[in-house]
Amino acid sequence: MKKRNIVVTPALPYANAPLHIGHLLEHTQANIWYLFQKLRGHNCKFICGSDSHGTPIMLAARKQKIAEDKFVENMRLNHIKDLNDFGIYYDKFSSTHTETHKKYVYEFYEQIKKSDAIDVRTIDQLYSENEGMFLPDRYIKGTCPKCKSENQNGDNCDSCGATYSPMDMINPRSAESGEELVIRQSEHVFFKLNQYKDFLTKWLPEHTNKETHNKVKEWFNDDLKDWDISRDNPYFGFEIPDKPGKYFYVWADAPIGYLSATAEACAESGENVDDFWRNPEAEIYHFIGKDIVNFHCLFWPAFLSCTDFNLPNRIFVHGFLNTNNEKMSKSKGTSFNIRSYINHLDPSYIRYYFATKLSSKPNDIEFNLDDFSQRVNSDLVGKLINLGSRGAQMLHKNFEGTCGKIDSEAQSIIDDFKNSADNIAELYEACEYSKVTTLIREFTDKANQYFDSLEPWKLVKTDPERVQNILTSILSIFRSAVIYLAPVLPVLAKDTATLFNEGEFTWDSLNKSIEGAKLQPYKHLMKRIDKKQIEAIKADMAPSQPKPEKPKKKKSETPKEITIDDFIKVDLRVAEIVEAKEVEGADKLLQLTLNVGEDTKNVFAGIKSAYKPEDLKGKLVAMVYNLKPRKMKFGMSEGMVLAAGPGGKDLFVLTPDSGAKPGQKIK
RNA sequence: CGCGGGGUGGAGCAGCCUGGUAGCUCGUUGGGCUCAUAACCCAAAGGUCGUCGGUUCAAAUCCGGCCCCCGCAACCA
Repeated sequence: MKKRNIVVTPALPYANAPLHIGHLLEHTQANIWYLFQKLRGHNCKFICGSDSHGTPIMLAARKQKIAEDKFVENMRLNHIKDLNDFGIYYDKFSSTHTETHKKYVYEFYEQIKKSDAIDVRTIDQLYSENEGMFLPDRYIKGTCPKCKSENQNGDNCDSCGATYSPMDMINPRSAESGEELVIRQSEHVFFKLNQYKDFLTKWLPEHTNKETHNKVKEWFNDDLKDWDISRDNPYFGFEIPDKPGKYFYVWADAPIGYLSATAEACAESGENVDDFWRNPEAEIYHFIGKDIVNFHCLFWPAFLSCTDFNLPNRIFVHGFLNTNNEKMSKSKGTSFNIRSYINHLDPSYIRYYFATKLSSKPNDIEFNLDDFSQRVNSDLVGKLINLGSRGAQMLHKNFEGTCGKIDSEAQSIIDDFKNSADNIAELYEACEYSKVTTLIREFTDKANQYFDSLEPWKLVKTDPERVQNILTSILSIFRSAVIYLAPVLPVLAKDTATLFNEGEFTWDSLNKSIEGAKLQPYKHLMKRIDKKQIEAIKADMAPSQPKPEKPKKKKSETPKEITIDDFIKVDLRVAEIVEAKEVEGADKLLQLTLNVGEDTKNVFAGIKSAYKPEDLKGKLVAMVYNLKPRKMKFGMSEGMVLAAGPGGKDLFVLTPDSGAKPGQKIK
């Protein structure tokens, strides 16, 4: 087999916070792929680093009163430690704040300029005089120019969904300090992305999965916008050589880190980085989440096509982790810190579990702890490890740990398994890990069945030689399964190699026979997950704030009986509609201003289909006064107006009898 | 009519491209075994494959409408 030069990278994690379980999914996925290539004997580099630049990091460092470079270095070491604890080791985990990286960023800039892909023009921007800097959109709040909702984000309105430039906002302020911002002009550097549209349209379908391509096609419907790749001083990043006081935008420099970190790795190992990034035979694979598809499927290949560096061979896109079909979240108590995991459980478990769920598709992945421990306990320990356990222990008890020959009845299973090698290799190559684990489980099932059907624990009294062969056979299957799973479970592979008195497994180890081999004394290779360990993690998962009641909007279940105590939790009040108006862009909603005695509430009610705004004005209605305010596209809704009916035109707002006053409690 | 993904026994998934009696693991129930980590083996119960319609001798699979779920800065409160 020809030795391939391969670079494998996950996205560079941003160095402003510790890693979470979602990062771990991506790094595990990439790590398995890398270990597979190594197992096959290829020259594969596993490359990552900290994405170290940008305003958020600058501000976070200032807040802690330490220098930016110190701040990102601390975070880099923190990330490396977490990853190492999960058995993930990089050939190089660098940073985008290194001299090597700076050199490459400048080299890219030169080549991009030569490609006539740079445009420079002056734009208006919001400036904070107190901070002495232009503020990025995410640090700006203000009143929406469209719907006049206050306290909206700098680039879009949560309330009416309008997108706009922060320049168009009414009363733009600093989100941090509330300071009023002023308009200043500034010169910016743009990358003319659209001139690569034809290239990208052609290139993309062959280099990522269909689902991702479908999503990206959306952007090809129009011309691609120029991309602003510069930021003004002060900025934590690299200054643009011919634009003093201007810096490269963090996303313009981060992907180049894949290259510069490889260069650093090669410098350390005495190899030539060009063998990985300029040799047309070399291969590059990126693993990313579906949230950063635009950077990796548009900007990055466009950048690279300006240079003489290789384009990636494939961009593997994964989904997010869900629990109960919801994005995992700490505030909901469905996520946990990866430190918490490592305190209670073996990393091999989650590597295996992720592998059973991962495919080449960007589907979200369902993760819950009960499924997790069942999967691990039954598939991994109950079937696979059990095979080694029952085989090795009986072999020691009766045959001093010495293997015999392959039993003739087991030969067909063993042959089938061996013949699956190419198939399994292809599945790894295509990132279809779940199919790999399923296939291997089928063989461990067959092996356990084969073993039970012959009852060697009885047979040993009459035909010990046959039993020795039976044990040899299931141990052979066990060993092959472990080799196949070595990319997923490197620690198990190492321990199993030791058990068989062998050096580190390679893919070629599959061809080696264990007939006559002498085994080391058997020690448990992996323990079952104890319920207590799962309970311990669940305890750590308890949400920091009291869990908000999940707004179940399920079918028309018969309501459960409640007590009077439950009922008085609901603060129902009489309210007067002082104003009702249509909401621009909303099909179903009316915006109501409600007088509730001393208080006024803004409520969006889905009653447009049945009521005209002018009919509602002055009406008394019943409302839920203490409903938790909810952020909607058009603004905050601070309550709920009660109505009956199936919907559509048949919708009837409840009104109190005459005499009731706004603000009165309903009980 | 914004985009993408999805809806298959209690849970997690495969099958759909290339139509032909609904499959895997877990869980449940009953039995067996005792080499093995309360592991393993055998058996049973449990699904009109979201829904309505179309094509076909035949539809989970192909086509169309609708409903629902998830995510995407994205319309019950």
